[in-house]
Amino acid sequence: MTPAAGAETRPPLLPEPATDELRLETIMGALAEPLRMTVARELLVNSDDFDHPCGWFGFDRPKSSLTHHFKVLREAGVIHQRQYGLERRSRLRTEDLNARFPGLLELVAAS
Amino acid sequence: MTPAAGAETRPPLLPEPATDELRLETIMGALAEPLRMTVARELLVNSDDFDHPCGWFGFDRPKSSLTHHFKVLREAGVIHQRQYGLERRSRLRTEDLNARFPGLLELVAAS
DNA sequence: ACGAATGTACGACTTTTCTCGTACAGGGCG
DNA sequence: CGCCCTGTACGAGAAAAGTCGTACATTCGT
Repeated sequence: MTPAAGAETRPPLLPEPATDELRLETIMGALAEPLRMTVARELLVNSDDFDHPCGWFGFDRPKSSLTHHFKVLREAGVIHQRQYGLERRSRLRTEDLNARFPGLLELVAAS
Repeated sequence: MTPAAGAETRPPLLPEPATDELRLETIMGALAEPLRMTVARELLVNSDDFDHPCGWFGFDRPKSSLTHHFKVLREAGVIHQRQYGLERRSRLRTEDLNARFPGLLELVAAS
């Protein structure tokens, strides 16, 4: 089926762990790296309900390094990623994280 | 001065970061390791206000490995350690952690 | 169709972390 | 004193994580 006219047709999610597969140790390992913690905090604090390409964060690092860190965050279950045209945009898994680990995001925001 | 009779004379704390030096990234890095997460959770859940020697946890690992993991926890600020005779006993830094990162220990307990 | 832009894939190198054997320190007890 | 016990210190090897250059894939705009 083609999507109905007017339907929100966002690109599919890249592979990621299901909500019930999230493990606190893995998530903490992902957030233990300063750049990745910054990504999570930026997405949380500036949570304007948009997905952001990784250039949006303004990190002065080689692209291949950024690819690596965003992949770690996605595979740990901290962010969703979707391919929008040539951009791969990231969004915090706010609802999943709040459901499984209530208080975690408040911690990230406050740090 | 010698301590007054009846005073609680516990051995001094081993070197550890001050409360205001605690960093969330470092603590998460420490708790990202399953054995270390278990130590924190055991100390939290069985919080009987006693300090526990590392043999108390019953890990089947070489002693030098355990020394390493307890040191990582102490240097991250997750636990205090004191030397009681020939035992080095550990205690969760509950108050410090609750003060700096409210919600963190609830997260550890719930996981 | 061409070039510019975003970002991946791969691989090599470096750095950090983990693991654990061995040797040793120091207290408690016979 | 001699022995056991808890645990450290040191160091070497293995494994994991981080870093980043280069080449490539895809898409958008002209």
